[in-house]
Amino acid sequence: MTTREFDDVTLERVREHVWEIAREGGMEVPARVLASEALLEEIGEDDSLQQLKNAAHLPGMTKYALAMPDAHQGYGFPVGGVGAIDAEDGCISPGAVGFDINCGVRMLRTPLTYDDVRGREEELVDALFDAVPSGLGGGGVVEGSRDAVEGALERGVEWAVEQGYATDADLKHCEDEGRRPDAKPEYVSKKAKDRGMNQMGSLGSGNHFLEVQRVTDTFDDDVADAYGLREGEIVVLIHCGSRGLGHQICSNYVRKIEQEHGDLLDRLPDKDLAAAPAGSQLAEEYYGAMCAAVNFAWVNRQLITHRTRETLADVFDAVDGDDVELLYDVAHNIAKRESHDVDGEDRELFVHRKGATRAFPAGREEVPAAYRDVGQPVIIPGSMGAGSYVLKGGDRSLEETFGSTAHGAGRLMSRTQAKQEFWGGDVQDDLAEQEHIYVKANSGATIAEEAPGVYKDVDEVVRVSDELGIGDKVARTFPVCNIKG
DNA sequence: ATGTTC
Repeated sequence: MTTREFDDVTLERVREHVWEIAREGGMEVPARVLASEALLEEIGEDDSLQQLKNAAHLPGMTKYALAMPDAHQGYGFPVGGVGAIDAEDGCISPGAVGFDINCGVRMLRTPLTYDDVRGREEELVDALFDAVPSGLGGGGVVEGSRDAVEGALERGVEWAVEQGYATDADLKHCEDEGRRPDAKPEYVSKKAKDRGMNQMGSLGSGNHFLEVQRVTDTFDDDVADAYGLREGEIVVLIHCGSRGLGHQICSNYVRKIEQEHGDLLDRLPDKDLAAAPAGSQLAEEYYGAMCAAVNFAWVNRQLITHRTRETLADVFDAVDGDDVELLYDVAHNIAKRESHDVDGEDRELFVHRKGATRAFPAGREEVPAAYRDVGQPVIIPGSMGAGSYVLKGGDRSLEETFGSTAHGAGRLMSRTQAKQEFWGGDVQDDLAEQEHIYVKANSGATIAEEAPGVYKDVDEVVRVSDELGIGDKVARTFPVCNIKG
């Protein structure tokens, strides 16, 4: 038996890429880390393993508290964490969803090839940077209004279709078809709505970006064909979330829940895990507000899609906008009521995925019709120097991870440390000169914080997902140009 | 992640 120890946390190797932390003290269940030995060494360097043990204390946690191969420490609950919590007897925890509610990624297919774009990267990156609002603060693709915010919160991408910013095909190629019917905008504070109002269609800052990429490899021809991906073709990846609106909702409910449910909080090892008991008023309110923020984030990515279509049509004669198609949009900071088989019993669970992506296999009803025979697309962005992957939901994901896999490469170091190690201008120059990747950002500090060296190896993260059978490799992309906050 | 410290 192989054992690894990091500070107070002991892990036993269950089998290849599966490590278990035994149940002890107030833990409801054991915890599991899905990682290669090399990734486990990196995960063990920050507080994420202790946070995972803490997460296993949440009442109603089912089977295991789980860490994906890209895990790193977060607020209370690790990023790259999955917690499936009983929706009748358990709880819901804003810290296990994350501050940026429905942070996620979507991939657009274009009719362009790398040959069309080569030599015009700087023109393209300038045009996109001018067209897509980015950075902290206000300003979006559309001028926000009270009605626009309410429409987005209530109806998600359906609102965008009504307004002419989305097509019916966009709806069909989005997780939850772009709308959470459980949204309750009345539980979103005025302050949150005010923050969101002038941010409708904006990237934000931090690790958020819009990246033009070329498909470099396909690993599964049948599935790549079903997803419409071919080597040499240009795709666009959009990574952003619910901006100040989601952040405000999370802050509001963490505070309310701490005040109202101190008894539950006293049983938890970290107050940042504050959770509302299932069936309580605050659980209903947070879930309704969170679902509304989910809708808002989908609209946000949709408005950026709209502006991207216009920009590509402006820059390239061969593009008219309608031919830029949404492949899929996935959320990776989210909680959702889902039914799962647990030891032969059908259970209703709040599946919290914080920095984790739903990865449902073929056949599951939530997978859109276009992909139901092959499994849902899973989009795993790497760093701006590394490229990204498209996976398909794996056949073992329901059994191993409540239908989940990783969400990205995962950070290796804090933003503060990153700025000590890297200088944004140098990172930018090196990428252009050595890799022909053109990056444009509002701030050099952001480039330093997001330098390729700040991230784990996305190839290794994806290898583990693929070998575990929770998310299987379909295609790989490489960056062409990237705009950031 | 975030009107980058309620």
